[in-house]
Amino acid sequence: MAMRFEERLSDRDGWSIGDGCSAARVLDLLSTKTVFLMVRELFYGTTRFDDFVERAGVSAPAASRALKQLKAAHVAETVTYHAPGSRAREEYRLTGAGKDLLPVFLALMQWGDTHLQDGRPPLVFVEADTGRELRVRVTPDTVRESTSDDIEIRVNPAWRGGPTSR
Amino acid sequence: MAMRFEERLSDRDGWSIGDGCSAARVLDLLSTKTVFLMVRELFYGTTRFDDFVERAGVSAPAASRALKQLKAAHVAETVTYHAPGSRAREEYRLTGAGKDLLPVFLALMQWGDTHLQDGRPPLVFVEADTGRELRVRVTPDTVRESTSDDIEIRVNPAWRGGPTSR
DNA sequence: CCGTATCCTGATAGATACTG
DNA sequence: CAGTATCTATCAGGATACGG
Repeated sequence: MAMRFEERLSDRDGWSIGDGCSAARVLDLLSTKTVFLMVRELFYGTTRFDDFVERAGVSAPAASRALKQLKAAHVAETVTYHAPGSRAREEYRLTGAGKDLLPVFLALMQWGDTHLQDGRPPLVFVEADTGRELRVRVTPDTVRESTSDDIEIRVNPAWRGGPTSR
Repeated sequence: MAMRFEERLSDRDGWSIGDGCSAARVLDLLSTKTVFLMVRELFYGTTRFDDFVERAGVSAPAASRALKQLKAAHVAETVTYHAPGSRAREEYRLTGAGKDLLPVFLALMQWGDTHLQDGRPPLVFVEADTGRELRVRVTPDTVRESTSDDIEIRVNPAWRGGPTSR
């Protein structure tokens, strides 16, 4: 680890590094596992309450609280969606700020794929246009970046696990 | 959100998307805020127990538990460090797997900088060699990537906040 | 079908006090 | 300086039951 401070924050003025740290602030928001599972489902395109409950495998009260938190934090919102031919419905969506969580979400996935999965990752994220696999990268170089609108999620057919691994 | 599944996992075999999801598995590991604050301090180069306690602003028992969890998960380890001229000491370090959390950590920071900070980010991460600012990017392109060993953290002189903002 | 109120339980954090 | 053992307070999460 060559990561180092130009000057040590804690050596100045008696205030610690933690003050104002963006990572710490985010954690106040995304504190719980349930909240993060809701974000995952939002990225997967889940829009209806009961689907959040079932797919994330959490209780209805927990889902309710988590979604409310995300709305308060302006990460999610409910919009009235009017499907042609059926009556209007409210559905959950990521806000712009919510979509910006994509790198966080993918970075977490990527780490889990590398360090917690036995074989190949269960899901692969690719550019919708080209089918090229997407990765999160730390770099100073300017590259063309993808947003969550451009992404398609593929099920890895080689993945073993499934019902038995539950 | 055009993110979509090639085939809907939950429509097959009665097993939900959550099963085996890497993000969910990571969250079992990095579950608590304290654990993540310890990871932050490890990236900042903190090595000694009391410094973790003071800089993260948590109690000693909480720090002890969190660091033990991280060791169990092979994210952190204690190594005997022998500084020339002084006697050997144990110190906390990130393992290889721990260093691989850099994109998660930076993505979290970056989101917080954009969406939770009033003005400019308190800290800037730059390539040690070139001084170029590092960003987390989602892209299919292959680019030269930085690891935590190549990074220097700079205090943004323009950042307002400090002692009063606590 | 979309939630929410209530109650109960388990996990997590701080305070305190103590050991190598 | 580097932890750990209790103990207690708080809080997230599930079960259950209920209203729009």
